[in-house]
Amino acid sequence: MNTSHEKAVQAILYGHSCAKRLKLQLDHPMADERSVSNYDLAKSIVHCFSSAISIFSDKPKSEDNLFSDLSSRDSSSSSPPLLPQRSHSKKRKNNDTYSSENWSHDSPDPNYYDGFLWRKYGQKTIKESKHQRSYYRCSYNIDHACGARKHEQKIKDSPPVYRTTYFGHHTCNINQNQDADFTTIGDPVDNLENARMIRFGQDLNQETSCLSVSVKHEEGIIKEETMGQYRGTTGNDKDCQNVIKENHQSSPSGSSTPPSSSGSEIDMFDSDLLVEDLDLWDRYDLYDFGLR
DNA sequence: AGCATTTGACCGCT
DNA sequence: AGCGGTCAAATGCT
Repeated sequence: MNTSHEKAVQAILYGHSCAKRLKLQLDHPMADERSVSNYDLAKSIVHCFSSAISIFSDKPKSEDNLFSDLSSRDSSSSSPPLLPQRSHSKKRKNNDTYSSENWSHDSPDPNYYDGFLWRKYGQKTIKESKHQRSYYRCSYNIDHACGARKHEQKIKDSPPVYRTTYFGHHTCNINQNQDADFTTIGDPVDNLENARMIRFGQDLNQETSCLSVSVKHEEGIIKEETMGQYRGTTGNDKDCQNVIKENHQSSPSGSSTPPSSSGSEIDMFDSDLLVEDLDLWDRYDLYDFGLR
């Protein structure tokens, strides 16, 4: 049985492998024109570490079911209120957003930018937790009647890990990272079918969404960093996007699979883990670090 | 002044 | 009854 620890180690090792290859490509930019782009590699690296963080920060309970504590709150009980409702109800919403459309993301950064604007509306001390939980709703909650919410709570001190649990869909259709040339983050639940991901195990569909969310969010960060590299030369974001897009098209990495091996460096890259430890990777339903 | 955050109170659920 | 989610007035920040 592959333990979570082993999975995390595998993810880190693969990230290391990608980092090595990125270094090679940076040292020898034109060594192999068919190589995967630096952007793809950076994404893969982020993906791997995000996966490892998610695994390490999961308690045994969450390994069983990341969402059990929330899904227990679904709509089965809906007895009418015994007391008169106030004009402005403080009633806890008891809708299906608590049952299946929530997911968690762990990050070492409490200010982790996930592509959306949030407004804090509450903070609570949670029993048996020394850290307070913060409550956020989408900033467009009123303007666009967006029902997306999230909780954020520190779950580990050293290294600090913050677990953000998301509820509901973004109906605001406003995404701070949105542009024509990159994958939009959008609503991760809605876009699951489009996301490429590593899936650990066969019964962790919810964790799958968690991981893909992490990656898709981090894509935004990488994209922004990439844009920053080009801004200095192009002057504006639109030109940046065009330049980046051209660079992407010149790379054959449009495929979604790990780079095929041909040259020696790529052979080394591929064999680092994907070949030598294929039996381990076989236990993942799929691995796929490519771009869409 | 306008907006965001904090915080105590309220309320539903278990 | 206790816990956790939400509300909204108070407060802080720009």
